Amino acid sequence: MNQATESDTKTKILDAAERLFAGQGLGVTSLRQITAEAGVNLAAVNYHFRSKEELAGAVLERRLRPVNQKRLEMLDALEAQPHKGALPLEPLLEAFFRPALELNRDREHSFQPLIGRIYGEPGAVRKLFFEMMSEVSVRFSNALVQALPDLPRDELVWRLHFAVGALAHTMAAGEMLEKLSDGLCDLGDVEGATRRIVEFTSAGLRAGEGKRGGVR
Amino acid sequence: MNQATESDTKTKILDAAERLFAGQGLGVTSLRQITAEAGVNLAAVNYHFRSKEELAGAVLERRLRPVNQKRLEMLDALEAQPHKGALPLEPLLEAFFRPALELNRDREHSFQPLIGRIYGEPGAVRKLFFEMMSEVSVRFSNALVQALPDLPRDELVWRLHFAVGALAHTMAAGEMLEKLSDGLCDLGDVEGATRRIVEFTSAGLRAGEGKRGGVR
DNA sequence: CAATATTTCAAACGTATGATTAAAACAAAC
DNA sequence: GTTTGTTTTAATCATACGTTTGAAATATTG
Repeated sequence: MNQATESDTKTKILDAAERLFAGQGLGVTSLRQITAEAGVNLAAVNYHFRSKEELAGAVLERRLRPVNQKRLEMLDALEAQPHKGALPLEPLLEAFFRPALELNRDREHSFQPLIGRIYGEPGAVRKLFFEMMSEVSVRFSNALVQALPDLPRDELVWRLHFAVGALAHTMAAGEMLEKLSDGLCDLGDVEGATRRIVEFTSAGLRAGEGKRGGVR
Repeated sequence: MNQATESDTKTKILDAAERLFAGQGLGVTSLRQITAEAGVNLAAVNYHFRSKEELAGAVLERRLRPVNQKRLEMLDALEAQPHKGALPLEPLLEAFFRPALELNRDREHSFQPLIGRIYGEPGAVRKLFFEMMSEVSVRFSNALVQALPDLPRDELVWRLHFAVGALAHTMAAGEMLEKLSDGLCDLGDVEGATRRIVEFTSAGLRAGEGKRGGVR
């Protein structure tokens, strides 16, 4: 196995595919476009990855894997801290959102739309996505129940869904946000984006807290 | 122009296309699949609609147009009511969310994923989507500024973005919500869904209201 | 340097696609 | 009942796709 050459071609393909998938969608992007953009031969995709679909999976995995790893690390650290009774909500949300929003830095808007598009795409890529999300999903769901012990189960599921939607939309349509706000909103400002989505979703998750018989 | 026959074929195509687009995505759905599902001849699509892309536009328009009309009607009614100073937030949000969530009733989960997929799709369909959303977008943005006069402009844009994300995700991935909650959450319950998303997003939009110099 | 494994390349494969055509079937109007 | 306009049909078009191939090039190893 050659490191320099293979990695070079492989990486060039991954980069080009990521850019094109994100920019115009998985289905309409052809291998010919990808290899042309990457400056490699057409057959290289089927040589290094076995098929177009596995390439798409590799593109996804390269970015999402480290994000989920970071999420779990932050959750571990949070749970290791001594907390009286309920887990603190805001740090929990931050552990979920921040690693994802970090993708918006450095990489000039190449990856984010991709992960937003995955929801829509059918087949093996979608399956891989849910596989990669399963551990994070379970761990954070359980933690959220501990953070909001007085919230009825069905309300919590709904609200978690809304919170995930806020993130998904920021990943998928973040470019639109910057356009519509005339540059007022900057996706690259990870601190600002994280603070704002945590503020928004924590308030949403806590809505009506006073009315219930909660701890308050 | 024949009503019965043309409308019949046209509608059959629209129904089949909607179902397939929503189920598996625009790009991967072929005209042959659509016409087979609709039980009409292949050439019928290019006869009644001019191209596949215009068909996709028609599919979108058929559902989104009435939704936006209803939204504006509800906003008109709301603005007509006497309101001292600021517009009431919850009814404003309800006017935006409810007409969209109404799509989830009756139609057995056929349309919702489609509108979620539109974000991802490139080209003329996406353009048409934004055209159809422009009036709603402007009117509701302005109304929201009136409803939250003390919220800084950039915070408002961010939070509006999150709120739209909550809806978009519910439209796009609502099926997932029902699966993950073991039937605990029912998309067809428009009242419940509307109440919950209004509660969540209004709390999110109002986050930290006490800390600012607002009316409170 | 020779032998071997890995990677690149141009060319071609079969298949499926969106679109078009001209004739047939059908309905409407007179 | 014939004419006129509309809709449906089957067949075909050129094109683009993902994948495969076998030979050339390149790197790795002994």
